[in-house]
Amino acid sequence: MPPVQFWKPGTAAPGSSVDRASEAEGSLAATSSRAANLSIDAQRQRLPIYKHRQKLLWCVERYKVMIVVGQTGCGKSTQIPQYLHEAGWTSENMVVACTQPRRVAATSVATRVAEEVGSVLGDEVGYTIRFEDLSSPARTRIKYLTDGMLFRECMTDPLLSKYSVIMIDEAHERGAYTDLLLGLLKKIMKKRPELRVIISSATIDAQDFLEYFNSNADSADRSKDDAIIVSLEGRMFPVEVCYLKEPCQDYAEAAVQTVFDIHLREPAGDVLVFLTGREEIDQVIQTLSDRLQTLPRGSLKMLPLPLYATLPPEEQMIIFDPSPRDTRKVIFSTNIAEASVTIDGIKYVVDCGFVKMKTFNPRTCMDVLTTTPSSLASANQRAGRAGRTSAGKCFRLYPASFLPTRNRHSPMPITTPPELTRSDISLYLLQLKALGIDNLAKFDFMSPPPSEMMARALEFLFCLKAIDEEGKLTSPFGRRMAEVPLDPMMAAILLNSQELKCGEEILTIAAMTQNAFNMSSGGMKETMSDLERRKFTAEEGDHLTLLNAYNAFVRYGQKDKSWCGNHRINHKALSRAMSIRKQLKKFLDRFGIKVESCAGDAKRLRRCLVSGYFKNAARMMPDGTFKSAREGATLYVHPSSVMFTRQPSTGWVIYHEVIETTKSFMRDLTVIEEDWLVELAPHFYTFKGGNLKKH
DNA sequence: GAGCACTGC
Repeated sequence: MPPVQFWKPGTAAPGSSVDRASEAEGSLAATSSRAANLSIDAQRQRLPIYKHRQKLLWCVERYKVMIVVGQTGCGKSTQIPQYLHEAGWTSENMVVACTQPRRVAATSVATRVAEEVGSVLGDEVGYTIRFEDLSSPARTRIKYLTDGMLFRECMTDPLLSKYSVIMIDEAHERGAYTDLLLGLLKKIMKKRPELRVIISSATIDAQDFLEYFNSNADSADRSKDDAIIVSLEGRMFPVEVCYLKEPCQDYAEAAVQTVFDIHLREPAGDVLVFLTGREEIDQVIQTLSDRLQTLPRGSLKMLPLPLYATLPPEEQMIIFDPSPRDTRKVIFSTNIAEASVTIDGIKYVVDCGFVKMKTFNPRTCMDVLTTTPSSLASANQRAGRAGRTSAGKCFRLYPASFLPTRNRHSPMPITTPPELTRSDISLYLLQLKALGIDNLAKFDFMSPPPSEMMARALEFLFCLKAIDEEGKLTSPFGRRMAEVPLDPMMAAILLNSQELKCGEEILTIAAMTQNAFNMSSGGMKETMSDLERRKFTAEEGDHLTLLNAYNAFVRYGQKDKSWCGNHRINHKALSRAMSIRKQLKKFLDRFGIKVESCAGDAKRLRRCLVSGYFKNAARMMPDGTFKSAREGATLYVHPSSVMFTRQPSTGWVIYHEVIETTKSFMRDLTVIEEDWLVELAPHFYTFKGGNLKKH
């Protein structure tokens, strides 16, 4: 077969520059490669970022907000907090905070920095993530934490008064809590002019952050600006970017072809291929493997490997094994390799130009998971993965003319839409209300969520009785809902469990629905439908099945990994469920909510579930499909549900969520009775002429 | 009859 035709732009095309990447991993890489006989201080001074130390400190003095643009491994997240610490920003018991979007990043950066500072982790340098607080209120001066954790701290300390500087790392990812924090920080800075904020971002959106933070300043007078951009030039290895000459019909086929071309024409070095999902990856690896025997005799061998989040951890680790002799590793990955997982030694990147993204449709109240063109920012990030250890090459499986510019419209966006503009935001609005922000229309979102999403979310919070007619948080119900780390529906169910006397069981169900999808251990094929054969199945549906599985685990599996294996129970996921349950129980204790057992009365449990899930009700049709009570949309049972192979005796179910992929699939179902809907949610449903109606 | 991108409290 002829090689795929690529075009190399003569001049630097937009997108050929390589931006940042997650720095946490970069710092860890530095740990292994550093010269053993250099003192820690000497090593730190050799980092390229050290040249910018004075400039950085000066900008923090002069400006309220500093936007730092820098590349992978330049030491932003490890060095800047230390510079601030050394320069006195942590005197008088003040703390420098640095947020990370992911737990592993927070712990690994903190570990590295503690080592550099010469502190025991949890002393001068510490971290806080859910379930793990390795920090000391009296002694910790540099604190790493997940952005969600810092957001939560606002509930007890609305001005974040113990922090002198707050650094928001990886802000360009625009996660929900990052955006919420940006809005809060902007508000806090008005009341605390001495507070300093550092935003670490990618070149592509630094200007957006600048405009956001300078929007209140006098635009004619730059000397009054609050914010400034600081670029830490430190170059990475160059990455040469190539594009297809013509658009391709089938990027999976083009990816296989390109991998073969690289393998036969390019010097040694591993390949990272970005695709969109598990099924696609497995299929491409199959196609590639089938063609391996067409390789000329004596050529380098090829080792294709998959990488996606639902792959069991042991199989994920295989990608880090060094390539066998005379073998080229080719890793086929989802977006997980874009920021969360860093693989060293990648010299070639193949980018299909697409990504699977979840967007919330406020009209149908459904999440839609679709394959869409990935952004230019994401393309830059993917390309950067080829230049971590040496110069690399990136092959984009689309023509250069597809790239967006300020003037050229393209299906490919410049940046990925922020999470807050494409999610069900009821949880976030509830939490903002709990922070005393009643007028959400006036909250300064960097990217305001569409007004229909705001309206839907508020309407829903009202139906759950979290807010009143005026939009004020109800007390104590709404306030407590906001405090519990659960989605609003499950939070309401948990709080309602006192009245229905089933707290023991609801605690377990709430903990299990948080990570139910990772329950099985044998890869994706083993899901709820497999559990069914493992004796945990409850006729009443998935929630009770989860309860049975948890109870069996506590009794037999907790200390017996072979029992877990035999029963297809993921030990890690269930242990996590135990932690979540314990944490939730503490909230109920603090609220003074009595936790009782329903003592086997499943009806009470199911009624309690209806008290929160009432919005998500569906009725079975004669053809076996379901119709939603709310919109009359056609729904299907997800194959991972125990209800996939049975029919609800009453004809009615409630479900945790719908996700639209090839069809609209309901996940986590429980069989209910129609009457309960009217009885437990009279504000939402009535009977009219013998039929259930939504108000 | 047949399927989930990735995080986080």
